[in-house]
Amino acid sequence: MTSPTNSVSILQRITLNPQQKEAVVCEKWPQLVFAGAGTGKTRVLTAKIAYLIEQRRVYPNRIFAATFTNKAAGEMRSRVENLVGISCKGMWIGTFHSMCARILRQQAHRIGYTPAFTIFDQDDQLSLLRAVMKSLELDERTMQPRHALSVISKYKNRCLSPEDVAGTGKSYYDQEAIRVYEHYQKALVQQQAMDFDDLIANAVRLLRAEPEVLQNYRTMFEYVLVDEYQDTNVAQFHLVQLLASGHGRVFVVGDDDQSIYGWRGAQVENILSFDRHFPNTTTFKLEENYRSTQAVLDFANAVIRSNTRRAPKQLWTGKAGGAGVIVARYGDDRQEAQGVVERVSELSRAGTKLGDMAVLFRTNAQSRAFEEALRRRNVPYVLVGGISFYERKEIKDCLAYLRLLVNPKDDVSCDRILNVPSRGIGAKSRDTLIEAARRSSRSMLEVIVAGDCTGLGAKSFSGLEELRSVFLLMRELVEQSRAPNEILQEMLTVTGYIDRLESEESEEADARLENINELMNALAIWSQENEAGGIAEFLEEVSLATDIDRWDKETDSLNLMTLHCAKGLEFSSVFVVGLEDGLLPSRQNFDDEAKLAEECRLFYVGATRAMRTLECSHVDQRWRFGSLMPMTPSRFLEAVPEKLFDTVDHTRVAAEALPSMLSFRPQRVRESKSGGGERRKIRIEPQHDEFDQDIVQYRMGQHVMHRTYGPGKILSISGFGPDMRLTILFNDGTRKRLMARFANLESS
DNA sequence: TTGTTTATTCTTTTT
DNA sequence: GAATAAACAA
Repeated sequence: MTSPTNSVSILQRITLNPQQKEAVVCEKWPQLVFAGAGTGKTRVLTAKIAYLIEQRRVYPNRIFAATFTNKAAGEMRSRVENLVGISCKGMWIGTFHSMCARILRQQAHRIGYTPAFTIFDQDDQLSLLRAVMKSLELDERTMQPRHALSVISKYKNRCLSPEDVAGTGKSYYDQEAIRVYEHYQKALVQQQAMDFDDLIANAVRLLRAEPEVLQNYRTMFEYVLVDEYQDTNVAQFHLVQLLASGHGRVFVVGDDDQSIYGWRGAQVENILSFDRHFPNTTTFKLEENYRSTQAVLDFANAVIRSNTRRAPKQLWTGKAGGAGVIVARYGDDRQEAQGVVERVSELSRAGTKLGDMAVLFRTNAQSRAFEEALRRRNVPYVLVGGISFYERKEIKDCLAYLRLLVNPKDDVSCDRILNVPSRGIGAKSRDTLIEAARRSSRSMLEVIVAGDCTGLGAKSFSGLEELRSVFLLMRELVEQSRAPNEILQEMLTVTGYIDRLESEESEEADARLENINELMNALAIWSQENEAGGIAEFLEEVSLATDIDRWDKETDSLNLMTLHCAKGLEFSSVFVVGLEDGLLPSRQNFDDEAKLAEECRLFYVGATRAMRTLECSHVDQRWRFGSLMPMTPSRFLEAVPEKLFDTVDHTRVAAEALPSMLSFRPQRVRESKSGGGERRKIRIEPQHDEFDQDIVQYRMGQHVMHRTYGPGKILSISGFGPDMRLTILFNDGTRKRLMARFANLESS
């Protein structure tokens, strides 16, 4: 530890207001801090940890601190280190998920896992669930895999195992869902894999089942701190309780007004009734906002005011005045993007850095219009979130090979790369392999490596042999302790993955190659920085990485992200866009009051990100599902008193100045399947005229022109109306049978 | 068995 | 309009 320091030193090195200071030095546990937006929540948490280490002589490795993202954890660790001047390497600070994964790897054998277990992301979960449903002969149309997954997730978030919920299904559907859960869970264990929810649920299960393990961690973690407590779910609450209720030294920080993860199982009740679960809690309230101007804060307060069921609080700021909040109206989403980019340029010219500005939206899909507008104007930007790097096909393929190297039981990964790049193993051979694995209770890769799968065609057999040799080679390279990036490189060469992409010579393939290169670089850098780190550790980091983790505010580019992603961040200027009913609030949450309230808080979170200027916008019509939909301003805007913002109407100006922007597209009329079928039943005689208003009339022998096949002659016509098929002999001698509706033929 | 074309569905939000 | 599933031609 450091040399003795005098009792006020830590408090001298960090500026705290009286309330913050009280929370930091308080010795009466447990402690709860209600910290409104911008009131210095992170500052208090950091100071608290530093105070514990320096003043209370707590060893860093005795502290368990859960944050919402890895990035927040990393920042907090280095801030604490700066404050106390010693390394805090041993401190447990990270997301619940990453720390649970760490505990579970240490104790894996106790719950039927090896330490090398794989972590499944949503994509993997879905693949596994599909496989499970297939083996149960459940039709995906009767039970949507995604829905089943959300049901399972809800159970896991409440720490309910399949056994716990067995027999509780009210409807047939519920019972089937429980049956799927049971088999899904079995499959996870069989493949030595855990999904995100398992990381928490299994940690709780472990601590409950093994008293001496629990006792170990309880004595180890003398202090338990939790950031963003309003976003914890039941399982996380249980974990905190298990670790901390013995000694009661628990310190949580949060803001019920910023609870925006209810859909993921988070319970605001956790923070609202904290003192019920942790008796004799000392509660603090931070209400002085250091971030925003009075104008921004007044607006934000008005947004949240209508929400019921919140702990009473009133944020105030010393930053009187400030630019008024603007609410802009645009004709459509393209104009909105254009208008916002215009404003961004103005602010940029006036001295605000691009990196200090952000465009915040409800859905990822909204980013497109902005990206296009920004690219047109050559404004540098970063898009945070969306399809992350590690979710790209080519990257997931590479990772699947690596995952299999670490955990050969991972059938989801094996299934993924079985025929990637294609090596002649089709659906049939795949089923044969799966069946062989099932019969001998081995994993797919184990069967492949053993090379004893029978009943395959020659082509598939040699394909499997090829795959087998790839893995034998990779394992040999691991034996020789070759660098992980070299092993990946070797795999990509041997399998011909690189060759395939190179010979494709398309822009897309080039982008893929570039991504793969980037992955190899990341792997190389990573293995250099983490001497002890093997492939397994790299994979863990990758699967628990968040989008925001890779975000760097220092690069001076305009930030585009979802409202969810923006939580915890602040920007000088903020644009909250797409403020329309159906989008914010989302239409899917219209009928549920609690969900609607969460949408409102989402808007509040967005508004409170702004330090100096806040501009909101909504449009009259928006492109959705490929067609232009009329939109009305968000009900949350209507609830804000008009004196708190200035309205700017861009619709008329835009219509005159940008006639080309009003792109008119003919609405495509779609023939519904059932509609077509009914008509056919009614009509006994072929009567083309009713259908053929927009379909060209054809006759046998007619000469026609096809867009890709060129000129040809109609040989025969079958079916009628929307089902009409034409057999055409093209001039190059090929004969094709085409649907008249889609053939797009011209008479010639 | 494979690539291509066609049909359908879909959008919240993410550890 | 894009991603994905199904259907089809080769």
